[in-house]
This record gives sequence, C-alpha cells and structure tokens, in this order.
Amino acid sequence: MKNIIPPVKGTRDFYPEQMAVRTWLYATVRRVSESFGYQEYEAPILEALALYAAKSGEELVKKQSYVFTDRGGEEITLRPELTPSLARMIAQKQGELALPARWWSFGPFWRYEKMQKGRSREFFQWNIDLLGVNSAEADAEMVAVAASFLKAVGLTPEKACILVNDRRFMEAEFEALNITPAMKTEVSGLVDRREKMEPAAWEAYALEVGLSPAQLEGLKNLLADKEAWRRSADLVRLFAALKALGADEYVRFDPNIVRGLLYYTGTVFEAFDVSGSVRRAILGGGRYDNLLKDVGGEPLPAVGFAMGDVVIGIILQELGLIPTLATSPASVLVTVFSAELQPGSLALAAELRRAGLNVNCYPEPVKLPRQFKFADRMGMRVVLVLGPDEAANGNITVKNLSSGTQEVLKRTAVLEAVKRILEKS
RNA sequence: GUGCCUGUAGCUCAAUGGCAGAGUCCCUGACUGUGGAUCAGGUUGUUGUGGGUUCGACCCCCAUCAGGCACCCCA
Repeated sequence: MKNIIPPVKGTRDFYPEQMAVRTWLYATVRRVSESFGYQEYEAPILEALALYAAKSGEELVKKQSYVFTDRGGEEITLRPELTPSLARMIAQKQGELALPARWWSFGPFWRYEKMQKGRSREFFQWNIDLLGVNSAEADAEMVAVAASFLKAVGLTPEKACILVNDRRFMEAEFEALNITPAMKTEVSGLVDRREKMEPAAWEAYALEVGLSPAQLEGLKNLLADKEAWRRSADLVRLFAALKALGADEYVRFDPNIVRGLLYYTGTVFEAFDVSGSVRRAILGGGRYDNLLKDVGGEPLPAVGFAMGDVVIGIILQELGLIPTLATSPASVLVTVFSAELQPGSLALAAELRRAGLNVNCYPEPVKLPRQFKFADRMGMRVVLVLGPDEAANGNITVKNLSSGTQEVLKRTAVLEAVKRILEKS
C-alpha cells in the first residue's frame, strides 16, 4: 500500500458510488436548466492566461490559477472559471446567434487553493447565463433558476436562502454618503469583509481606509437596513418579478452581499445553507454588462451564476438529501453453476439483454453463495440460476432478492417474471 | 503565506511511560444448489517519517511530511 502514488492534492477520485452522486447532481442541474429553456454548451478546459488577465480579479488569476507554458511557448491555464470563455464564445458569433441566449454548462475547474472544508482544487461547477437582456426581470429569472434548483434538491426555504443586492444601488448609496468613486472598490471590500471581522476591528479598518466617522455611521445604517431596497426602482421590479415567478420565498434583500469578482455591474446574489455547517455560498452570481465588450465583442448585457459541486455536496450529504442510488446499473444477475453450464448462462444473459434488460452474468463458475453475496452487495434485485435440474427440464430458477422468494419457471416465462419483479420497484 | 488541532489494522476509534486492542470489514464453517439476519472460529500493524530523552516511548521533546479547521480569496 505504501507504494501507491497518491492522487494530486485537492483532486478527488470518484469511485462508482461518488460518481453516481455526481451524475445525479448533473442530471438535476440539467433538468432545472432545461425547464427554463437553457441550452447546454461546453468550452475548452485549457485557455490562454490572457483571457482572464483583464477581468477576473487579481487573486483568482495571479494566485489561484494553474498556469504552465506549453511546448509552443504559450502561457496556458487550467480554467479557474467559465464566464470569460462564455464571453468569448458569444463575442465570436455575436452576429449569428439567436438572442437572448440562455446557456448552461457543467464541468471541471481548477483553482490552486489551500485545502479546507468546502474547497478542493479540482471541482465541478454548474454555470448558467442569460445573455442579451438587461432588465430586472432577466435578473429575476436567474434568481428563480437558482431557487428552482434549491427546491429540486429538497432544500426548502427553511433550509436555504438566496441573498440579493445591487451594486448600482450600493454605488448610489455610497454617493449619498459622499464616498468618492475612487474609494468605491475599497469600500466594497470593506462591506464584503464585515461578517468575518470583529466589529471594533472592522470599524478601525473602515477609518483606516479613509471613511470619516460620519460616513462610517451612514454605512453601518445602510448595511443594517433590510428595507433599503425600496429606494431602488430596479430592486423593487426585481422583487416583484420574483414574486410572480413564485421564487420570492427563497429570496431576501441583503446589503452586505457585494461579491468579489470585478466584472459584476448590477444585481448580485448568493445562496446559503441556513443551518450553516458550511459557512460558504452554495452558489453566487450577478449581472455583468461590460464583460463582452472587454473581451473584444460588441457590448452585450448578461446575467448568470455558478455553483460548485463541493459545498452543495456537503450540505446535501449532511441533510440526508442525496437519494439512494443504485450501485449496479444491472438489477439482474445470471449465476454460473459450473463450467459445463456456463455457455447456457451466457446465452440466457444475452437473451435478456436483447429484450432490453441490463444483465450482469457472473464471470466464472464459483460456488453459489459467493455469487448470491455478490448480487446482494451490488444491490441487484433478481438472481437467475441455471443448474443441472433446470437444464434437464428447460427451466430457470428466478429469485427475488428483496422478498427472498423464488420460483422455478419455464425458460420462456423468465423474461416476463423478471420484468414483473423489477416493475414492483 | 499565518495560526490552532490530529496522524494507531482496509474503515471508525481505544490503550496512567510497562505484552498494541476493540468494533466493523474480509475469510472459513454451522447451511456440500441460495444473499441480506444469527452463532462459532480466523487473518489483518515498521503506531505517518527521522532523530532525541528513558531501564523501557503509541504516550514526553525536536524536526519533517500528510490531513483537518480558521484567516485571506472564492463555487
């Protein structure tokens, strides 16, 4: 065991059991995305480093990206996020795409991070975006998709919520406090950090950044004001649309949500697990109206969000919301009684497969208890036995593993009998 | 990059500085053509690694590696 080369730090081996969970998550994401009419797409996993240099944020590009130089001397990165690739794909075909575009994707991403709960270096992320519309209703649809997902995986409004804010609104409020545009980014960072710092330390930091005591007081009042959204026409429209979409029970205004990525220009939102064993966002996103122009396309407004598989996986696991998934894709095992009867078992298995069943035929004539135990461990539901007695009379023994009952049937009746057992689920 | 905690059987974990153990899993049998239950028996270790203290170290000390948690950032 000592000689085994371990997996690369931060990666996960997906054994069949875990792969089944990932596939289930992917299927759920697909169902929710498609229910709103979104189309699946995929981008390259390798991208030029330059694609991210402009807009993703210093931390993400300089410290968290896997970068290497390829044999042609190009600086290549394993993609740390998808949005810049999406922006490029849209920009390249802007003249010929049917807009607005509703696109979604689910695939691997890499970030060189310190390992801790909810964070790995290779993770799988759902991205979903609505491009070509700038309206509160478009933002509301995106939030409603997120709410629809939470509902689909069994996270009720008591267990999870989506916190919403608007950067344009916050900037207007900053302006009302005489916070200069030059200080905007710093103050946003300040807001982003508030939950994580001691109140006294946070206030000291605020004054250090350059806020006057009066501005700090105003900022604290703003961040505490859960009704402040009523002063924003956009947010009022957004919440009205969410109510019409039936997603409002998941959604709350929260002026503390600003998000780190530089390219967000308007609505921003994050979903959290309320019970909170993981103090990280389940998903996060917002409006980014300048990104297409910034990667060299025609200006095109857009809104979207991303969800990593790690945090949601932990939460669903802890809340027992991951369904029991079949271990074996085949629910039927054909046993092999002896070397002489093995061809008969192979033929029986093949016959059932031709009839559309998934069938596992034991690969060697070992003793029956072992084969039954294997069927049990694999979660199979029906075991077929073709032994000397059956062979002599043209019969097959059909055993129902869930009930423990079995019957000896004519071979021609086996298919129907197996189907009946499987249908009973 | 900073701080704290943890490394013992495949897995989960015990063991006042004094013979390294239990549960689980696995294997065998009770049951030679039947799994999941029960019972009996059995296998499983360089105690992360390297030094030191000691008559004696899983235990104490130092170093190192790995993992976890928090900070930073973020899905």
